[in-house]
Amino acid sequence: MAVDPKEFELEYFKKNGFIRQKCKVCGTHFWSQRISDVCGESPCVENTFIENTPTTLHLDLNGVRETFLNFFNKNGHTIIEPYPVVCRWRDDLLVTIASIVDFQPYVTNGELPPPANPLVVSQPCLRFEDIDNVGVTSGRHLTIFEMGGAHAFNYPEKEVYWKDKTVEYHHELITKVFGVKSEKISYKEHLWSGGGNAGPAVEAIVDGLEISTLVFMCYKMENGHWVPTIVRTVDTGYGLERWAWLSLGTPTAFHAIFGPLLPKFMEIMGVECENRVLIETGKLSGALNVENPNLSNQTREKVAKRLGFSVEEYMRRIEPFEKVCTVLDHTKALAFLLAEGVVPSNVKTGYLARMLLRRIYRILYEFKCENQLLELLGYQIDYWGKFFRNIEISRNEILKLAQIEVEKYKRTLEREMEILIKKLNNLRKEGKREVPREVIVEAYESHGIHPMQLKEQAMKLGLITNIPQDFFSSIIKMHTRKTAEIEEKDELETILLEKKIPSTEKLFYEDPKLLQFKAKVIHVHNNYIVLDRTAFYAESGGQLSDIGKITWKDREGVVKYVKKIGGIIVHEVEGATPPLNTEIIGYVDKERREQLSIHHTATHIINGAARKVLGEHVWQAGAQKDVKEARLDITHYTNITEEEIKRIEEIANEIVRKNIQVEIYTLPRLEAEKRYGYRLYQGGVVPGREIRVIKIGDHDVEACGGTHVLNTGEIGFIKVVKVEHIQDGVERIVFVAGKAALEKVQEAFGILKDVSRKMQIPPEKIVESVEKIIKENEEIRRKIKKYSKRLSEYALPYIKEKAEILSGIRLYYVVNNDLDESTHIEIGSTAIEEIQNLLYCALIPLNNVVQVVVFSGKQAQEKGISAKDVANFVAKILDGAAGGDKRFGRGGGKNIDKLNIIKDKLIEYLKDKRCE
RNA sequence: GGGCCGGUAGUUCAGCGGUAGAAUACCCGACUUGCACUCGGGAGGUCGCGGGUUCAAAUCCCGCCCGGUCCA
Repeated sequence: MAVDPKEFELEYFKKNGFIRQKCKVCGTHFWSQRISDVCGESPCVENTFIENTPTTLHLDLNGVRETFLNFFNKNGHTIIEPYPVVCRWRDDLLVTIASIVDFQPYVTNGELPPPANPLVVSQPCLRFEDIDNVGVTSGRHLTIFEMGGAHAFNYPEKEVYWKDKTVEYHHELITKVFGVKSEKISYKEHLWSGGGNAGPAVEAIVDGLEISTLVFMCYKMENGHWVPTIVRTVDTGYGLERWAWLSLGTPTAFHAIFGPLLPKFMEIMGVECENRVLIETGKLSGALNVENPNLSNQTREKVAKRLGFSVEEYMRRIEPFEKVCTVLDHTKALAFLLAEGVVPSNVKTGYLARMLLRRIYRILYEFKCENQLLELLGYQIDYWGKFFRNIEISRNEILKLAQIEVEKYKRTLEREMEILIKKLNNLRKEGKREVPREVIVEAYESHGIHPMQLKEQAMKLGLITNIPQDFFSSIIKMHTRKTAEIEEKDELETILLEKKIPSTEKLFYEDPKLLQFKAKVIHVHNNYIVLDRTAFYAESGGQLSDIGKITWKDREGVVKYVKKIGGIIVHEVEGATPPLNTEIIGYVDKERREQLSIHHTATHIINGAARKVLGEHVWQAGAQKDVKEARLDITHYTNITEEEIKRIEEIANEIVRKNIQVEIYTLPRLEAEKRYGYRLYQGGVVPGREIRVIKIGDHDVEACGGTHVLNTGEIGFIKVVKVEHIQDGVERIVFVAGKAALEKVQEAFGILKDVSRKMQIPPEKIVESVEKIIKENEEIRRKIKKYSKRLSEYALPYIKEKAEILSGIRLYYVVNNDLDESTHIEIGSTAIEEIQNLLYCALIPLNNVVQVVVFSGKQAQEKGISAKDVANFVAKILDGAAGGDKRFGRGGGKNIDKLNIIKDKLIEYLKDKRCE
């Protein structure tokens, strides 16, 4: 989609003398009051604000945040609290990457009203796609940053403000509040798109630095075309870190963001760097980008020249500093992630936390201070905890999760390093001098050993390692395979949408005990029917669907499955299907519903209990409630112990015995979030503007659409059946409740009784007895093995006697299955040692096949008799095949009918052989 | 969620269609004898689980489980 230039012809620009111009370097159009042939953004120009701030107000990040919020507040925007950095309210994103994410999709698509309109928020955001640039670009790239979002949501019936006012606010803040001269600012034309939305945008540039992006979201993608949206959203992103950097004019943004933490981290890591090196780097840092190595290298040369250094000398000075910055950024991001209960693991946000921690650890290791990782994390908590209360509150949780993860990483490194050393030693033995690329890739991908760590080890062993410049990007390319995701819409879904069938009235919410109801059929499609109202619960939230029957007149249909399509509930009916507009009576299977409800409420109770026993990092990672049993997956960093399970069981059953009322009520989404926090979203995303809250005393509160019991006492009893380790960071608790629990216990006792009766041993002696049996079994197995060996010795005289003498060789030929193949091998191999002119030939008929074992003694071999050939000869008669060598051959075939002619043919064959 | 690597003796691994191996630790013996070393012998395995192909599977194919790791 190309943007119509008209989109940018703002009244505000015209009235204030902004002129549209084109940058001769990058070709972008921009608006500025000053005539210039360049757009003003680095790398088209240098960063001129360094050591030469254009502002009259000088603030660090915390100051900028306050000023920004107050400015918009004074201009009619309501300040709202930032959302979490882990965006659990959406299933299409792992982390909050922009302030607008807080309001997508329900606010931006008009389904929900915003918490205020207009509003302003300073939203901590995480972004990982530029992680390799963090530290090397003087702070232009960060994994964690605050996006100042001033948002206005414009509805057809209610216009708040649009482009002109947005630019005006921005311009006023930067000029009147921060005191930048108006002509210093240029606004670059840009098209923004993301998350299925798009719109024109302007990027605000001051003295080389892009400080804000003002987006006017007004299109959405529909059937491959951009169409206007109903709600037009002002989506501004003020880069607060950059505003702070600009206003202080410090050599890097890290100075402005981290203040006293920067010198502290430098001291701990033992890093020093002259200011002039940082200043000269900062001026040109707009051209530094690891994804563009050519430009970066040129820029490095340029900076080195200005400083009067060789490139090597310059890099030696700047690189350690850059690593300090990376650590500063990463430890902050890690603290924010862990504060929200993210358990480091190998999936999703857990992986992001792990990656950050490992990067930090590796850098600190380089500076020999890896043991101070937790200390550094502590400083971040001290510093940011003052402004973000949850960081301070979660201090212990953050440090504990980090500590456990460090220990895990150390263990992994130790183990994997040993494997690597072995491999490197092998390379050396093979006479190689350089580590091949495959080995570097394998070490990194399969064993988590960073190329730098590999290089260090290889050097010790005298091997050269050349890490390709594009190593990481090539790995990423290997992984990214674009798969066109085409969501196939159900045929039924399409029809329901087209016919505009209304949402079904959900009787199971109004009265969870209602199991019999009257309703009218409003749509029929094959054996699927839609009613105007229903008490049948449709499968969702891990709770299985209800079943039952419907009757009308004198007819009856069985409801075997119920599903939800949007707000419409569809019943799959077997047997007779009622015609349209029939009045029916529905009967919900009572036992199943009760059991599912019991399991569902029990799941919430177990979840709360697990959180109490294991810690605040416990989140539901998945759940399924079946009739027979239920399971709950939770995030946790280590295997749950027997003791912990016992405590969870105890707490859960205590809640049951207290017979607490299960409160169910709906709240406006924002109200619910405000009252109970994002912990509500245990079961994942809950769409819609109203949230159904399930509250069990002060034990647990969750947003949930399932059916529940009225009082916890109805559950009767909860028993954990087993605990499984699903994946790193996720544990599964399988449990039973209510009647299913009774059945499970009865079943367990039944098994015990059966075993006891069969073994004729009292239950309490079973374990002891089984141990004995296992031991005896092992002994027997050993004996058989020993005996078959002995058998080969004892068999010798027998074989000598039975073997037929055929001019010079002796043939021992046997057809039966008294002995198995391995025994024949044992006997045969011993026999030919003793009787060197022996040809040992055993045919073992088994079910439908015959196995052939042939041994040929030394003398027999000399006479040209090869065991392999004999085996092959025999096997061919049996329509099979054989292999081996001249001493030992084995094979077989399927044609059992030929079994009786083999001996004659074999003797003939041997005669022929000796004629040769 | 996807990709890759791995699962064989107590341990570390080799074997990669045709009798399951090495090293190390273990047990016994010899030489020594303070220990170590050396030598000889022994014991130790449902080759992760389940299917399939084959006369024959640790080995090839498919599915699953477990461990590790990278990416989203």
